[in-house]
Amino acid sequence: MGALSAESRAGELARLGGPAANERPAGTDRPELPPLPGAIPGSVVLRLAPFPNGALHIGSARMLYVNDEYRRRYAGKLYLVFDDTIGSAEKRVDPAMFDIIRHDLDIAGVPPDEVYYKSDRIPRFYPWARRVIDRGGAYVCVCPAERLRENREASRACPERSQSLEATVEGWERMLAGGYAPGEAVLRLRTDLADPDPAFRDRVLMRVSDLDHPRVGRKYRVWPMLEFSWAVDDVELGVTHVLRGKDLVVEDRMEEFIWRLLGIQGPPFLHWGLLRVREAKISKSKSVAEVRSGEFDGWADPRTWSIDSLERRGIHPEALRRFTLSFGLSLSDIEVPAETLYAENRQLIDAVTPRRAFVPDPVRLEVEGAPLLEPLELANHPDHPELGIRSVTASGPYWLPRAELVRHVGAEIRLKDLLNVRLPAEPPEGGSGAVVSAQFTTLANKKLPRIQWVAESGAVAVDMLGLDGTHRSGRGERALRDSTAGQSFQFERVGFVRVESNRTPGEEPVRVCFGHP
RNA sequence: GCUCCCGUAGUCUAGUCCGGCCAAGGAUUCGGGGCCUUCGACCCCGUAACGCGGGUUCAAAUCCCGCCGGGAGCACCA
Repeated sequence: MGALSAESRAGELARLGGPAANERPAGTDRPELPPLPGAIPGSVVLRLAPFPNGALHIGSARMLYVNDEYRRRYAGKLYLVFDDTIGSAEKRVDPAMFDIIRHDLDIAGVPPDEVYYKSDRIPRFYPWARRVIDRGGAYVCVCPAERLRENREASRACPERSQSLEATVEGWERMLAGGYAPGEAVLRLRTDLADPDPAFRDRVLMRVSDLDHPRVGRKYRVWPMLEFSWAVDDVELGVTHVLRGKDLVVEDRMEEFIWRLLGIQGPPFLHWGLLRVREAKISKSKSVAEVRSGEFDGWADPRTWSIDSLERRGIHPEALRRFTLSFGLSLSDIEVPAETLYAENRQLIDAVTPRRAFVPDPVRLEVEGAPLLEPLELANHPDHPELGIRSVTASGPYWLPRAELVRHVGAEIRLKDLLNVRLPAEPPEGGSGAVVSAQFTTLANKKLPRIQWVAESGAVAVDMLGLDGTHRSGRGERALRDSTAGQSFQFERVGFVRVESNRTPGEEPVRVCFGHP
């Protein structure tokens, strides 16, 4: 068996991907990210702030790698800060996600330097809120949410907006003391009700919630909103640059407004536009629902396009990194075909991935008049002899893909690397027990359609999970029996696959996950 | 509706800040050819773009104005 272990494959990738990647001819280099404004090597601090309600997906990869790239360039630090404030009834923290997200970072190759939980930091926000109040920057509003919204829309002030500092302090103390039920009072920033952007008018800083938090239970009743918590934590954690998607630009304004109010110089913000992968239209909340209902086979289901599922498919993290970094910090909202990612992956793995024969939807083919054939010694890779060889049973009968027998009825075809046969004029009958007889013609390597095959003797059952979540069963060549968890192969004329990571030695069928063509 | 952002080939992207070296570079896709016993890889060739209209200028993808198109936000979610 010449297949490489996962370890030696990684070594191979390091060799190929390392220096080779830097030896592109001048002018064809990937564009570099722009320099970070005011960045001092060695003292850059960045942060990732996922909300733990679902696994990281291909869209999150951009956040991961842009931040990681700058960390590398400036020898900085990258913190993982779980943004696990209380959320809402619809948007709850899922405690399982803390480990899953850390695992996602792990497989993405983006290890955090430190890990924080926002829910550990709630008391820190109270004195900051008090500072904002004392500067006259906030007031306690007791409007119902509906009226608050209407007033904001109409640029109309709520009665409390003009309350005195003393009254605000009293209201704030009452919030903290549990004197308000959820929804009865909020602390609002005093911006400008005439602000042309309705989204910016007197946003909420802190609110009351009695939802049960998976980490801290009901320990706190007053919770910060995202913008305020970051206005505080970007300062307290010493973040030097905030790199986030452009969907959060209003939040920049909020943070800057608060900092100006308190006389603080905060970090600058950089953004990127929305990235969508054409084939991965699914949203995170949809995936959450499908995983929860059991419709999806957990977060590693290929239909989620989660980081985990991409690893399962054998997509190398380096391919994901190059893919996401290739878009730079462009502010355009873009939709990219997955093929672009596949192209990156192929470039990385093609040369180090052994070839194997796999026959989906197999039909048994008997070849009349064929000579007796000795086992074949086939190269694991047509262009890379260093990947070794494997032995393949060559005598019939054979398994062939039903689709090919149908497509080539009556025609002469070549069983790849073996011999030529003339197929019968009738397509194979239905049913999996179908047997087809073909007529041997020659051994000569003629220019004919070349179809992959597997000798019945020694064939191994294979189950291939597809991108749509369905399984295809088929037959694979004998060498697949020795495959180990996590190994990648190219199934000839089918595509790249990866052996499922929970495979036990000798298990049949050999379970693989389809990666890409 | 209001606010912000974006608009370079099929899809991404470089160039736009500091106008000329851009009759626009790269990647990917697609088409053609070659090669290897894969629909994969590799090699060669090719198609293909500055959203529209004005203005400034000797000169505009780059600056100004208007329009059109696309996206996001307008939550006591993140």
